[in-house]
Amino acid sequence: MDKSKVQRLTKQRQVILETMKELGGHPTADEIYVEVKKKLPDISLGTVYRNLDVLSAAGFIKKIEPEHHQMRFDYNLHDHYHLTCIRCHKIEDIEIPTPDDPMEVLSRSVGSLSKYGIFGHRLEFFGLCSECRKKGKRLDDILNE
Amino acid sequence: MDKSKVQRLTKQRQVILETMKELGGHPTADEIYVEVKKKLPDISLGTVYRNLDVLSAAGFIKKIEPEHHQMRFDYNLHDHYHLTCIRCHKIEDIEIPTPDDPMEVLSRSVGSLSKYGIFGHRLEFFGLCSECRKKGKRLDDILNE
DNA sequence: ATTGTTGCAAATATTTTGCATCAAT
DNA sequence: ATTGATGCAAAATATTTGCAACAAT
Repeated sequence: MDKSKVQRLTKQRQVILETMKELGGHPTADEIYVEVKKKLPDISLGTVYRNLDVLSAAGFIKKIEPEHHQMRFDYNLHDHYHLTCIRCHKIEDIEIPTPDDPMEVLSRSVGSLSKYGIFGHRLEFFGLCSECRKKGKRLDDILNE
Repeated sequence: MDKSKVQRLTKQRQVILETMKELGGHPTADEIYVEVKKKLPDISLGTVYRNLDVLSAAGFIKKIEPEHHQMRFDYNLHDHYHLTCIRCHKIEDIEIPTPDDPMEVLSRSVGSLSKYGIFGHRLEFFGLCSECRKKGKRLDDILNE
């Protein structure tokens, strides 16, 4: 990664990195801000946002951003995958013929089935963590919360 | 789906559904609002949001929402998948041993490797659509836009 | 001196909510 | 009459940005 992009490793940036290392997990900008503020009480939220950007562009950390920022709505109720353009953020539908293909094949089929150049995908699993499962509610109740 | 949840299929709701059918694709609330307003000039954006919610809860349409609304940042640069709790929205890391497993096996491994009950996943491919590819810029340029 | 960085506040963008009014049963 | 739905405006949330002051080379 191009760590040279960070021209000055200021106190603020050092503390942000150090704090993220301590925190672990996947903190939000705000969570990082609260922790960093304990060490640098004068830091502003804007600086945290700016530096998280700079540090991830330089490869020190990774930004996990939502695929799309706005909610979208789909009239098509059939099972299908979505294909997102990394430039214009358009979402297209893609039907995958064989549902049990390995990931690699999947990626390749998506590439040839669509007219996209595929750079990557995001695979995210959804479930209930052990703590939430212990609460033992029914799925309906959870989804209606 | 429980379409009985929609107690009254008001004019506004009818027009929203009709418009979404015409529009196709994956419009945002605002895009839907603009189109619907042509037919019902007095409708408000709040009503559109409220009804998109109601209609998707009832199964008439599908809501494509970002997995998480806030940006998150990761100090861990190693390749790993994310596992999101549908209740508390916590994100945990999961290392997948064999990278060429079919999706089904993947889901099962994630279930047994973690302590999550897996309800589903979201697989989203990223690429450049044909129009954007035609513009023929280098990936670097695109990512820096 | 020049350029990068900061803190602050204001702006932006998206979505949600309170409330009085209106509509439907 | 009661309950649900609407329009409007204000609020809430998350993020970005303009700007003057400050820091580093």
